[in-house]
Amino acid sequence: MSTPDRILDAALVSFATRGYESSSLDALAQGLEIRKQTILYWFPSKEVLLEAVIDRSAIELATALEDSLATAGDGWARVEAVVRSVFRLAARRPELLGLVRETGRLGTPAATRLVTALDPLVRRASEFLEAEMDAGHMRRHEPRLLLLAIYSTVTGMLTEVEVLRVFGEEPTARSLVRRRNEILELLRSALVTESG
Amino acid sequence: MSTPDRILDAALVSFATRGYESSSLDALAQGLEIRKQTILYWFPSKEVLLEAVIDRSAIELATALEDSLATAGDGWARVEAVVRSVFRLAARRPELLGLVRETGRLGTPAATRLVTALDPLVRRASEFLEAEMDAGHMRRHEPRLLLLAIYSTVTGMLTEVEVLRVFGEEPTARSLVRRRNEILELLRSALVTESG
DNA sequence: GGATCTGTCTACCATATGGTAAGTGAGCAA
DNA sequence: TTGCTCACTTACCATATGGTAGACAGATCC
Repeated sequence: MSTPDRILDAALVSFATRGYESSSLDALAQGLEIRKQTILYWFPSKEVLLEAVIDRSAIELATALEDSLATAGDGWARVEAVVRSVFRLAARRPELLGLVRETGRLGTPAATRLVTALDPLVRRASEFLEAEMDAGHMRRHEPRLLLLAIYSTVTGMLTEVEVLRVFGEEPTARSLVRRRNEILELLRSALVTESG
Repeated sequence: MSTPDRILDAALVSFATRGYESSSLDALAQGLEIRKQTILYWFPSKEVLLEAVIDRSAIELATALEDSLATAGDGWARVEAVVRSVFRLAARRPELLGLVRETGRLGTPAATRLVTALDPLVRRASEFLEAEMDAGHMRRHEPRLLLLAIYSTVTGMLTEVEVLRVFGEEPTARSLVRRRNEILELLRSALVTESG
């Protein structure tokens, strides 16, 4: 693997788990067994590195979601497919979801970057939900607020490891499946109408 | 107000909004128009200051929740009362919810501290939900996972300001009410059965 | 074979940060 | 008046951090 890719990988994991401010270039370099200057050669500043990490992750996120949408059915099946694919992604690459959370915390301009990249998907999702509501398949809600709620629930249940522990859930694969099923049940009874 | 109280207030706001690592004692002191050493006089280290902030906030959180529970009814009304009181708290003292989120992110031992303080409430909530399910008033779920989902949704919709903006919601009082009502509607249709 | 480019390194540097040490002055008790 | 405590300050310090400058080895081009 190329040096910049290795740097991006390590930075992603570190930003997602320890947080941006607590991730030092020195520590990053040491983990990669290179010098800090090599990092600064490829990414002229820490902030640029963060942006690069976000950009790459946004693509990966968008791709994963697009893929799941391409084969997904309609109505509730579509919602379920997306939730399942997010959980699959969280199992395979937990750092990606961690970065999403961290990016939201860091605020603008990092958040703007991620958000801009994912905006088309948000738009599509919003329109889809609205159409389902119009067709009477789903209970009527404000689409964007509904999306925000779903987003909060899913990312919360995926990334709030400490709170998880408090609630008696260890961050294992088995627990992940349990959490996924719980969310799906909740969403289904919250959203789907009899005719849906 | 006493100096240590002023320090705790400023630290709470700073930790909740900028994050723990990004809050420097120097900046804190400057905002209070005192010297950094005064902070270190009252709180021998930054970590001790964080613990003090968490402890005080835990008491405030627990008190607010206890108060709302004391006058709340039963069944769904009880859930609604708690959600409403959390939103009221978020309107009055957004830093408190911000700190909860930040504490979760910081992980152990900070999170353990907060969690331990709130554990009795979690336990009570869990038992309450289970009893309601047993009585057939609420759909059956794993109580702790349900709590985790509610927690994620509520704190997410209260603290994810950046994501909020993306979804077209400005962090205004009006939006707060909208978000509260949206959550309540969602929870009600997800939880309450016909007999509840 | 010399010039140039690429990737990485060594050597520094300015600044910020948490923290230590040692006062200073007001209030108070004997 | 002396001695002591309390709240707070000035003076430092060690370390970590992001970043600059420049060297060096190998590959590539002419």
